[in-house]
Amino acid sequence: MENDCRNCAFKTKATSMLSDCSLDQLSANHLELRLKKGDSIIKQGTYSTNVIFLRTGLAKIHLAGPYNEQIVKMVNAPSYLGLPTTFGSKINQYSVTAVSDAEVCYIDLKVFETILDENKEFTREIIQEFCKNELESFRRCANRTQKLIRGNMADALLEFSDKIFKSNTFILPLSQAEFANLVDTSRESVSRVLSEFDKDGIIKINGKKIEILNKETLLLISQKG
Amino acid sequence: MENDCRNCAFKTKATSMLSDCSLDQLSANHLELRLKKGDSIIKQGTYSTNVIFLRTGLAKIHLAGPYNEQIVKMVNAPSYLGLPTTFGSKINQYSVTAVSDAEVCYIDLKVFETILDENKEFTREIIQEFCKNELESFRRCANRTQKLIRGNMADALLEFSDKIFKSNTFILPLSQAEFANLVDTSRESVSRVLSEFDKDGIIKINGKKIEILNKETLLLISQKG
DNA sequence: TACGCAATGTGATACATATCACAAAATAAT
DNA sequence: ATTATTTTGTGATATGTATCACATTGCGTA
Repeated sequence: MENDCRNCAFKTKATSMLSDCSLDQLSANHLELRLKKGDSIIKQGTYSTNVIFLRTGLAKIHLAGPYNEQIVKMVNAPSYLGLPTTFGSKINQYSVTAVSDAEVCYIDLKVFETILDENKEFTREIIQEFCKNELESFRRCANRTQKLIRGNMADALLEFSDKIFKSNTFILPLSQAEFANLVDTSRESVSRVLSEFDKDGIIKINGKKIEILNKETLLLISQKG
Repeated sequence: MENDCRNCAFKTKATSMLSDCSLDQLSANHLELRLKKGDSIIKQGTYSTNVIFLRTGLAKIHLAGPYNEQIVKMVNAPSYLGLPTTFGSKINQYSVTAVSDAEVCYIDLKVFETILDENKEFTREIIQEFCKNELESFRRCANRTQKLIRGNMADALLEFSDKIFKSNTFILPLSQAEFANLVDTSRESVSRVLSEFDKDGIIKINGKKIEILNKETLLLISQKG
């Protein structure tokens, strides 16, 4: 059975809590897709009744601001996407786009709801996830708006290193223009600050490859604004 | 029975969905308090295992940013507070403070979890609430960081008028300094922009009382940055 | 290999707004 | 009532960064 969700169970605590019955239901009712970097997963303004499980890969959540497209969050697998849409207006209020190759499963909302109803542990996991996200968004709000560009850039680099790639060396999955939309600045400033950090020996840039040399200083910059 | 949660049921869809059994359990296991303007409901950094139900009144959610205290959100009753804490680390990651007189109920997390487990409709309501919050935070993120001060001020005024007080005339429940922390600007800029809006006939200021005279213009300012 | 388009580096200028510095007014305390 | 303390109004200056302009490099494609 190729599409057996049991094979997925090890990758996420949440899924591993599902009852056999629910796992079977899930296996029978989902569509799995392989996506390439740049492919759209969710498109703002379109209709949807699917919950999407990001099985592998990295994605950006972004939406139209008054002037620019704003990236509000980077998400890496495993993670559920699109819950606010499916539990809300059914019109996607934001876009999600793969920034690396990715595998996603489309699960019908009805099925997902049934599974929620029948798996308390799973429901609690999902709620906890929401809670974590809310806290994160609060912190992000306080940080982004108060810090100067260098601080926000430092933040973003640390997040990539610690949270997304879990390595001091990684390949920036965003163009500088995209990076600017994540950090709330201009493309040019991203370029400048990146050069500065390199010149100061805090990071080493090699094309799109970034190595973090001095995490302490980066943390300091992040904290001081 | 003074503390009967049934009396509360009409005020919130969520509560009205609870089973009789759960309502009894809730009635027997909660502490109700009357608070005055300025009283702390949740304090960042302290330990807590209570979910808090804001029964009446208006509160601000705020936390320490790198430089200032940042208000991330205004919340009016009826609403649950502190879920991210109780479902997470048990240490409050943000503060909540009453900005008007308020009534709150402290519900033990265990009791709340039991009620969640036993009331699917209620659980779904809570999840939907989380979804709404997430969308709101995304939008806020895109707006706050891209708009100029006038735009954010217009936003905030419209939110007070439409969402919080549901009236064109209201008394600002925040000092200008607090308002600045909500809108991500300086106390002086709040003063200046408020005067501008008044001079331009968009709003009428009378001490702490604000009347919105020209909502269309305000909306325009909000959209144009 | 050569071409064209997209992504990046970097200076000069413009501008929104934070900050500083007080004055005035309003609130609270004695 | 009088003083003290907090809140608000408003000008002048400083500053971080967006914007514009163009050079340069990298990259996919014919």
